[in-house]
Amino acid sequence: MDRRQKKTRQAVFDAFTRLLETKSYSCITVQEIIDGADIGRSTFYAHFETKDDLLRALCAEIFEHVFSTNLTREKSHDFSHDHGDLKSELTHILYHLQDSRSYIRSILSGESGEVFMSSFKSQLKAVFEGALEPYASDIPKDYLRNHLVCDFAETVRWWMRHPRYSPEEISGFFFGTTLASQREA
Amino acid sequence: MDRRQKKTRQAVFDAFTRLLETKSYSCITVQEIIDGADIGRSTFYAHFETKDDLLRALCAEIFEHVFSTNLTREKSHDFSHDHGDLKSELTHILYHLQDSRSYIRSILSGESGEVFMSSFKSQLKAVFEGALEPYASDIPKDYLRNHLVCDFAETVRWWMRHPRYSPEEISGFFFGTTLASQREA
DNA sequence: CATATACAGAACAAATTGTACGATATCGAT
DNA sequence: ATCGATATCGTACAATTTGTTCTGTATATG
Repeated sequence: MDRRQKKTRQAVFDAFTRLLETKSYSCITVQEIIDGADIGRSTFYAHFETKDDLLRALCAEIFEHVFSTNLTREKSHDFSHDHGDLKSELTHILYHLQDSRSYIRSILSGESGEVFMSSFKSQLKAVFEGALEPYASDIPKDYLRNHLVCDFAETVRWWMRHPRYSPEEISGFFFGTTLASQREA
Repeated sequence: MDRRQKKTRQAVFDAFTRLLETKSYSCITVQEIIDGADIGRSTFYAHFETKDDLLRALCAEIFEHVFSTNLTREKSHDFSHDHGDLKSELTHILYHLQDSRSYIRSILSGESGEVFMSSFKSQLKAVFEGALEPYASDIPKDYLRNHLVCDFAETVRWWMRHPRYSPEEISGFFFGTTLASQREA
């Protein structure tokens, strides 16, 4: 990718996240982002179709970072979801999220939170897929998957509002209340 | 309240929910709502400040209906949250929500879902307040409250996407996976 | 009936959006 | 270093949407 493109793209992301820390998503205009990024109007539209498109791109960028270097690939064995490692993997994700906390918190407090959470949950599905096996009951598997994914996602959202806790503590809260903990008992 | 006001307000709600079944919230313009309700432009703005305001008012109306005639008041005793009745109360809420499923589903599938869920969770807090007592642990009470509330709210959201289940079944799924069920075991 | 008020409908300014264009600057490759 | 490709700039533009204001009319309430 062209240096200019990368530079512009990053300038837009920076201006956008900077704005998100001062005002809510719906109150931000495209022009404000353009001014903040110090680029031409047509340049913005050459990169993103709309403000929503930008938000989705930002979320994709965040999660690419959060989910790319996960434990699954870092470990020597390649059991895609070793049960004992689920907690480590989730804690790892929490560490990554902690880095971007300042503007993730902003994204989550408003209408833009829906886009973030939706993208987050979509990625989380794969992480929890292996954790579903132990539960054989009359409860639909799709419900269980949704339950675990939403549970963790909402835990993260809660964490962003209560940043005094460490990733390990948050991970502990999650496993201390979720169904997933029953397997280990 | 003036008959004319009630009539206009209802016409707006009807037009709005009707539109929500065909297109997403952000794609709906105020003018479309006005045309659908067959009222004058100034009349709309005499009732609602903005489209967001209308959405909030609609959610408030829905939940007023859903939470107003709950079991807590219908029962003879007034223990605000008798534990054994929690399941009945939640099932009761599900029955109410089932009635408005057609457009609640629409509200939930889009950016407007955030407003709905936020309002819903706010109301649910009171319902679960009594269920927190049994858990004395190192997990913050606020996390537990949030956990239960989000869990049930997300259960409802899932239900709206999988309407083939009855309120009793959904209630069963919820108690079958949530921490709240451990108390009864 | 009489007064207050809600409504209709049009007209209005303002803000925002997304596109089009030619000129300029920068990139990547030879 | 040069050259073709292309990203950017900046302005202008049409179109849409928003929220307000106004006057005359219709309806409710007492």
